[in-house]
Amino acid sequence: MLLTLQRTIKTQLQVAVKKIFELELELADITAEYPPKTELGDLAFPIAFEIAKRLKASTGTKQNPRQLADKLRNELSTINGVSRVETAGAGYINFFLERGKVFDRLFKSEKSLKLDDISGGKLIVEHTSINPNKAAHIGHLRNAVLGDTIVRMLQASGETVEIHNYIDNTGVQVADVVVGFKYLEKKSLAEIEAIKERFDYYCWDLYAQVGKFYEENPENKKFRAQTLHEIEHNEGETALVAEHVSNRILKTHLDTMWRLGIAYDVLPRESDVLHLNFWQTAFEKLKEKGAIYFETEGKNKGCWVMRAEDRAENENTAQDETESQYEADKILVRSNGTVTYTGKDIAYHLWKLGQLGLDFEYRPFSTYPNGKIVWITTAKESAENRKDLGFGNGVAYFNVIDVGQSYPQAYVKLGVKLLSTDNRIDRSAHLAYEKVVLTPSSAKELGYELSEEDSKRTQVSMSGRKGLGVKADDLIDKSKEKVLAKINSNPDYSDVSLEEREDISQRIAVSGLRYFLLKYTRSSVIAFDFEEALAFQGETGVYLLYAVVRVNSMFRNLTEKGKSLKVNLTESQINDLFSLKDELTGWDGNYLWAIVYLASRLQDTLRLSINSLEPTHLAKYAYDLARSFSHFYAVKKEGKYIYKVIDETDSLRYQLLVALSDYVRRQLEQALWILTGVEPVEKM
RNA sequence: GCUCUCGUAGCUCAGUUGGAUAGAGCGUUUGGCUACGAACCAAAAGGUCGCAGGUUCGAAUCCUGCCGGGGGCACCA
Repeated sequence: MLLTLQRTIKTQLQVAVKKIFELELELADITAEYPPKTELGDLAFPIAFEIAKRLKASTGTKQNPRQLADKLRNELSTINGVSRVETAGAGYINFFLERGKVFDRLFKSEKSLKLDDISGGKLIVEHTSINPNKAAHIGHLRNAVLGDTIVRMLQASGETVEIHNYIDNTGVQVADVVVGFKYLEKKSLAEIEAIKERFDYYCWDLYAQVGKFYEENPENKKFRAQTLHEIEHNEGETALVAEHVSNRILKTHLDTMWRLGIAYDVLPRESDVLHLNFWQTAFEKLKEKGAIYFETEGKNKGCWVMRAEDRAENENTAQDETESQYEADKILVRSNGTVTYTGKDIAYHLWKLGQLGLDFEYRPFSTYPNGKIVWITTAKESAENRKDLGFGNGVAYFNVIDVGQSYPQAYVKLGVKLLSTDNRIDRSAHLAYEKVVLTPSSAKELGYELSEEDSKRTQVSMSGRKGLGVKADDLIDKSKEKVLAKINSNPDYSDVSLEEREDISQRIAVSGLRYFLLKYTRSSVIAFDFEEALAFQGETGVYLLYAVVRVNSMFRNLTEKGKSLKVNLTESQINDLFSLKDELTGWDGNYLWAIVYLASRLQDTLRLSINSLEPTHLAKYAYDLARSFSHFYAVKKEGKYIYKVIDETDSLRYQLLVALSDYVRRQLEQALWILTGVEPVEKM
């Protein structure tokens, strides 16, 4: 609603600028800001500065922005929802909203954050995509939490989203664990199947041992080559072991992620991409289009490549500001005729966008506790396979992959763009994020001996090969334990069942952990610290949850005491209450309006977060709103709470406080759900 | 060597397409529960926004150079 109002104002300004100054401004050129203080207004437009600049450019004479702002203001006619317009500072045009009208509409509007400029087609978000050969660690958690939050943001905005988790079940990493079972432990498939311990943890250790095995003697890598070959050609027990390992580990990954409220629609497997010859089809299309070149000389002689200059060109025409970052051409087909990962990924992405003309078959992989089925691609022929599920066929994709893969990802996008006719694909993006690393001290805390080189560094990369890292489930367990300990020591919980305590601590832990991974921008390296990750105080997801729980508890109290929750105020009554300043009780309408107005910006913040693909904006905003409400809750004058709803005797004021609290609660709950996937607990 | 990215309070980080007095959390100091929930609130101290130039009415933000951390530049994924 406020976004609509913003657009109305912008349009008016646009018309006025054209009339007075004969300048054509795009709506996108008119920026709206929130003034630093409510006394300055609700929306600010620094448009006069922009006009002054343009006038100077065209006429050569300098103009005073403040005077330009005054002229513009006088040209504006009345706008529904705006009470007055002022010029301020060096040349801002500030709009004051009609508080009664605006709040009345906000309060009565539906609980929805739908944006009006959505894609109008399915968006495909790929995230997690962990090698299925060992337990997930916190780096993987960052990926999944980012991906899942992007999914929730897009869904909240009204988009249709399909969630993929790509499974590289034929790669080196799976092969290495198979090498471990076969050559180090000399276990048969039956013996592996009989392993009772946590399989992902078991493989975590085994994988590290294989790493040592190769390090001790590089010749041992021949076992890897042999194993890879057998997996690729689906030969004997080796292939069956690989299948068992990847499926079993995959299941543990799904379980881990489900603990954080993260689920997937479909699991496309690399083996099936290969089996169905996706690449051959993509290869022909790329050749037809002239997108790839066969090199007859130079260092890439005998390879099919994509050219770096094609990428540079393409990005320029797409107005992509990031300049071509890589000089080298990208090889898709090696001189021995085999295809690289980038090649396979282009084929997979053409399928994602329905541009390949081939399709997978599916079988159910597992069912989530809520009944949702997750499907996996399959190459085994069976009458029970499903072909009618309609996966893929998106209009754009988002891939959550660490920043290290920017180079191949850029070529994946180039490849699909060259073959695509739908320009909505431009929206597609590689959501690059930085790693989660360990500080040397936290690595030591985990019991790892660091090499001399590593201990000199400021950060230590986690490494599956070295077995160095914090396992995702360990972190979740630790966090939950900490919460549970706090609950158990609190006498308020004496009548709460053990089950319920488990559930409460689970939700608190999840909100804390997810928020921790979201409060950093994607481009910031997270130096992992247990204390910080498990913190319950200050800017945390727990605080956010607490704010919601507390306001819910307030409403429960009101109901129990038989107070009415009905709000029946006229616009002018609301207006009066938001401008009232009562010295006696301390009631300050401006202050209350500032909270409501902050709460109303959820949708705008969601849009910002989606456009920049940065959930952190939403996270910070949600925290701000929670903080602002906590403050409201506790404002005192001479030792007495000013806005204690339950004690408010004036009927009009009481109703406004109820409406305000309810509105803030609604916004907070939506933000909490998007960021953490958690529904508020009854008590905490 | 080429290139990307980061450098903001003691620590960890936000800061939207350049906008009004650079913001949070933690930590430190001080104060507040016979409670609409203290996993909270209030107050204080703490900044040459890495350094040096430049563009602009206006720069943490854009440009140039330099310094420092971390990536990338595979016929690996």
